[in-house]
Amino acid sequence: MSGTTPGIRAPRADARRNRDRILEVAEQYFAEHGVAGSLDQVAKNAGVGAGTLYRHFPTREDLLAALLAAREDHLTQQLEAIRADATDAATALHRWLAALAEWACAFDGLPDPLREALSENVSPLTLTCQGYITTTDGFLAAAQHEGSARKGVRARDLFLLVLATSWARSAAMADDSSLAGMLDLLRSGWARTTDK
Amino acid sequence: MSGTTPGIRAPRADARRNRDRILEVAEQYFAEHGVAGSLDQVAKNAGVGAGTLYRHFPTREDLLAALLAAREDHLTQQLEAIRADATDAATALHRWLAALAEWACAFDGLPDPLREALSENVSPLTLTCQGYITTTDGFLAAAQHEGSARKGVRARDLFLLVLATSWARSAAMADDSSLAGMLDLLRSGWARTTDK
DNA sequence: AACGCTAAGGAGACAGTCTCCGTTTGTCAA
DNA sequence: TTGACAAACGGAGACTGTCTCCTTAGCGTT
Repeated sequence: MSGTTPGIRAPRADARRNRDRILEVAEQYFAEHGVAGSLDQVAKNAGVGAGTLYRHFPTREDLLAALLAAREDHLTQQLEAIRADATDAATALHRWLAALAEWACAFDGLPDPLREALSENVSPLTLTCQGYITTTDGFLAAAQHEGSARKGVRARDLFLLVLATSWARSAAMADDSSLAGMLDLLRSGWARTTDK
Repeated sequence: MSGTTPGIRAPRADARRNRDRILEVAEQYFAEHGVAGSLDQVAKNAGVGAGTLYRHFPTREDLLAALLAAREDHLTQQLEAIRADATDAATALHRWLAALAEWACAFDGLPDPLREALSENVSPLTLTCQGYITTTDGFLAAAQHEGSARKGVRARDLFLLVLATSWARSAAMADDSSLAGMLDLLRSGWARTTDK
């Protein structure tokens, strides 16, 4: 035992190469055809057999989770930036939700498996979502404490509605301004209240 | 010519019977398995060949449109009731949106083809959606005129967000209270504003 | 009763998912 | 080096679902 964990062997070189190649190709393919595209086609584009693809990523969700893991950095960076700027809690929450919404638009059709991951809690995507809900809850609680967010609003609902907004975006002639518009609507609601 | 429109023949008795039977069975099947279920299975359950089903309803959307047409009465009745009660425009809008949200939950997965119908405007569902958007716009404009809805909110966005809410509902452990909660969020937003 | 034409049925082409198993290949110890 | 072994590969093929095409059945009319 030369320092590596006993019982766990390093993956073979070709396996690692194939895995990377699949991810690379899938990223491109999903970007073009949406996350519901043909997996066999991904395998073909990567120059591997279907069996190889399914061994590395047993389900579509596993593949998706790996792709999102690669993008996690980007969201994390935004998170840091938001925390650093920290003007008021409401602005921070709004910016975080906008970042989330953009994240969920990374691939066409992405919101669907994310929603799925929240209902049946045995998906490789579940953990990611749970984490982001927790983060959302942090921002939300701060804003509520500050008095700039209404009580009774729950982080999970908020997260779901942001996902839903991303889902809706692909209908709205796909312009990013309508995404922003709907997020504003989520913040302020359609009603003009004098509030209590 | 005995009063019937010339050039258009009455459908044959068996054709009509089959069509009705398919609708009846599809209603039940979709209610159980969602709108993405197997059409061949619907045909089998109805005791007809696949060809018969596809002749009557060339696409899944056609079948869906026919099913929704049968339910139109229900929504129309609610619409009348809302108009009759007419307390204030804001309440009316909220009740209308709630009715819409419930309507879009009639079958599991229904929001997806509805959203689709809005992006590519050549679907048998497009007309239905457009009509409901117009209705929404009526309520919205009244509320805006009354001063109880914010300016700048667009009916189409509102309709889409209601659809999105129905889409989100199926994740939220499917309890109807969370649907109501999200609709409230849509009305008031998460922010606690003193408004201008 | 016979005939013409609408509609039914279902076989089959096609596309996608996913598994299984014979074959290849990287790795490590001798 | 070489050989042995496990790890990984590839792709044929079973299965499911969509949708079309063409033959057959039978409705409605004369």
